[in-house]
Order: sequence, then structure tokens, then C-alpha cells
Amino acid sequence: MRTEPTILHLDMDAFFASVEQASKPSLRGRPVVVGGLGPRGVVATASYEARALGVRSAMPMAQARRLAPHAAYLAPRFAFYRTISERVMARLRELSPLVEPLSLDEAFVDLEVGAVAWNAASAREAAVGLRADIRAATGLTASVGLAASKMVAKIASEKAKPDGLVVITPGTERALLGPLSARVLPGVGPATGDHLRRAGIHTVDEIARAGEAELVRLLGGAHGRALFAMATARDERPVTADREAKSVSVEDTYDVDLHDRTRVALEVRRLAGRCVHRLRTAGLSGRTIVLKVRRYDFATLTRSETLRGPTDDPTVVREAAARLLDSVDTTGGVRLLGVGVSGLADYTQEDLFAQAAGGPEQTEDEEGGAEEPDGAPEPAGERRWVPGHDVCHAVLGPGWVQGSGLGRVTVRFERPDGEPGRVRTFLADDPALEPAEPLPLTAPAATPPSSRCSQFSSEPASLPNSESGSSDAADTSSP
DNA sequence: TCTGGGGTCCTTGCCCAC
DNA sequence: TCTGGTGGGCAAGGACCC
Repeated sequence: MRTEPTILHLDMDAFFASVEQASKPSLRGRPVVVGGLGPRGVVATASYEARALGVRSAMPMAQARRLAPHAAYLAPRFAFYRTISERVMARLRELSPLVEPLSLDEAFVDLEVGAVAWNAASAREAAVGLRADIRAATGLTASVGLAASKMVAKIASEKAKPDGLVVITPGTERALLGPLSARVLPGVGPATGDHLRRAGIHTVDEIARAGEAELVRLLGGAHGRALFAMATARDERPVTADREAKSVSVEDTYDVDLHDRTRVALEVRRLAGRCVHRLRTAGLSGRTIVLKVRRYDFATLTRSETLRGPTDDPTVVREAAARLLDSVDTTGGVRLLGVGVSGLADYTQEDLFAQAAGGPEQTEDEEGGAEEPDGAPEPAGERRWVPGHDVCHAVLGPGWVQGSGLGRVTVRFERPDGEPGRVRTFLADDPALEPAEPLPLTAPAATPPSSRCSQFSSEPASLPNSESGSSDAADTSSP
């Protein structure tokens, strides 16, 4: 156990929602909810303004809309979030080679290995500089926790939110953790929390007092021992860079339950194709094919089959998934289907055969490969305008979709470095309107913008009068 | 209220080989 | 030959995380 707070946990504040507010001046200071916009969507991130109204991550969107009817509801722009995340992670790697990303918006950094910090004062100095740099590079705020272990650093960054820095002095951990709810410990979710509560255990202190043997009896060996260690502030887990993926999967929840067995089989084929595409993009293959089915009543089944060797052949994966589907009763309807591959390797059984036979054989079409690289199928002949996504108008320049429906699309014309912009409504098939790349949040120093709207380097053109009727809808929520 | 998507890890039970 | 213990691989499910 180290004696100085040189493990740093970084957590970007309300990341997806903050990116949207930074991109869209009209949303600053307003409640913003990012997540699935379909009838079965859930909240991915809510801005602090939306949280004040009771909106939380993982909450069904329908419930969020009831709590915050005037919030802006936006579909996530994962590709854009990823580019910002990469800039943040690159900054972290300047501090230390030991950076462990946990998600797009969180990471651990071992400052001691990076030799930028050796005690509380130097660690704090590094953290202050880091937060300032992230703000300058992205315009976003981050919260940072510093401690002698990963668990406590993470709890510290939680205390620091939003936009703060908290250092936990080694030796004070147990006093800090003791009175907190058992739920703050990693690995204590709703089920374990209930389990502990039924045993009369509510706080971290009570976990520690229960003793390891009792926890093992209640929760099983691995979980019980891990929890006791955490509750007594013993966490020796090292910061680990470059963790390898262990599985690759894709899944879809359908707006309405699927009842037709033929349609279900077709969807499983499509998902298998998408999964293989992801697998191949990552240069991987896998040995175990997993089919996931969530039925109409939310009961979730998995079926798996392990092959003799790893594969990335779409035909092999599709056929295995189809066999697995044969063993599942789907009467009553299914709401979700998924296909995954685990037991990953960076070679395939076919490769081995090919080496012997003198070359790989081209398999049949790879469905899902060419289509829908980001998971969204594009229906032929109809353009989908997704709320929150970027567009470019031939005359008016860059903007974003505020809402669409009934053959119309409403666009707000504004840019990250400008003032809140005006709103205009167009026909959904208006040829002057095109999907576009996001504009950078902060003006890039040397690199030219790559956006299709890059010719609009200054303020958007002034809005001409138009009979298409500009509406001044104040939010993107739809009934 | 009505529950996404992409992951990881653990437990349990079964089968098989030794 | 039969039985029992053990350990590994596999399948399925559950819990958790962001």
C-alpha cells in the first residue's frame, strides 16, 4: 500500500451533456438529456440542470420527459465524444505511461510511475495543471480525486464533482469511508446492497465490522473477500494500461416486440454480421458464439456454443447463432436480440488451414460490414434527421437538428464559438441540407477544420426571410 | 417507471478425464 | 471393475460498471 496520494482518478463532468452544451450555445445553462430517443430509450447522461429536476443516468427516457418536459433531448454523438476523449487521454499520457481508461470519460493515472508526483503537494500540482489543460483544450470541466489507492481516488473524484479536486490523505481513509453507505464501494450494486441490508449492514463501517468470514458466507468467496478488503481501505489493485478486450458483442432493443420467428431469425443474421464486422475491424477472432434474447417479460436468456477454433468468418458465426436460436422459445415476443463472440484470439482457425492450403478463401458477403457502420441502418430513399446531430445548409452553414417529423426538420444554426443561433424549419428532403461532421469545440491552433461546413469559417450567413416558416421552438422535446 | 448498449467478473451445475 | 475425489472446460445466469 503506498503512503502518498499519487493515484489520480479523472472524471469528466456530465461528459456527453457537457459536450452538447459546449457545441450548442443555445443549450448552455439549460437542462440537457442525452440518450436513446426511441420509446424504449434510457438516459445516458443528464446535465446538472437536468439532474436538479430529478433526471438520472439509466432512467427510462419517458420518465425523464415527465420530470423535465422542457429539457433538450438529444441522441448521442459517440464518434465525436471519442475524439474529445482521445485528446483528454493523450494529455493524461503526458503525465504517466500508466493510464487506465475506464470509459470515454474516466481514467486512472499512476502519477508515481510517471515521476510527476511523489507526495501530496506534487500530486496536487499535477492535478491542478491537468484540469486547466483539459479546460483549455476542450472547454470542458473535469473532476479529479487523488489518493493512495484506486478505490479511494475514485470516491474522492465523486466528492469533487462538479469541477473540483479532492485529495484524501493516506491514513484517513477508514474515517472517511466508515459512515458512508455500503453502496459507495465498487461491486455493491442494487442486489448486493439489498443482500447486505437484509443482514443489517448499511454502512462501510458495518461491512468492516461484519468480518471477512461473514461476508464470504453472505456473498461468496471472491465477492466477500474483495468487499471486506475495500471496506477496510485495503486496495492494492495496480493501475493497468492496455487491457485487452475479452469479448465483442452487438445488441438491439426493438421499439416493439418481435413476434414473427422469420423476422427474429433475420435480425439474428444481421447482428451476427455486425458483430463479425466489429471483430474484424479490431483484428480479432473468437471461439465462443453467444446469443442473447430478452423476452417480452424482460427475462434474459443466453445460449452459447464453443467452436473447435477461433473464427472471424461471418458464415460460421451466423450459422452458429442460428443454431443457438433454434434452442430458444420466442413465443410471446422478444424485445432484445444480441450476438457476441468471446474467447478472443488474434488469429483464426481458418488462418491455420489457409497457411497449409496456400491462401484464405473469400467467404460470402459480410452483411453488416458495409451497411450501418455506426449501427444505424439508412432506409433507402428516406433521410433520417436525428435530434442533436450535425447538419450543414448550403446557404445558412452549420447547424444541428432540433427536431424532425411529419416530413419536416427543424435546424438551429449556431456554432460552438458563437452566440445562440436562430431556428429554421425545412422539408425533410430539402436538397440544401446535408448531414455534417461536428465542428471542433475550441478553435484548433494549426489544423484546418475538416468539416464539410469548413467553408463557413466565420459567422453563419444572415437568415433570409423564407416562407418555410422559422419556428422558435425553445427546445427539442417532442410530445 | 418500466427498464440501452457494451463490457467484465463470479458462481453454479454438469460432464468428462484421470 | 466399481467408486470417489478432483480439476478443467463449458454453459447459463446474475451482478455490476459506465
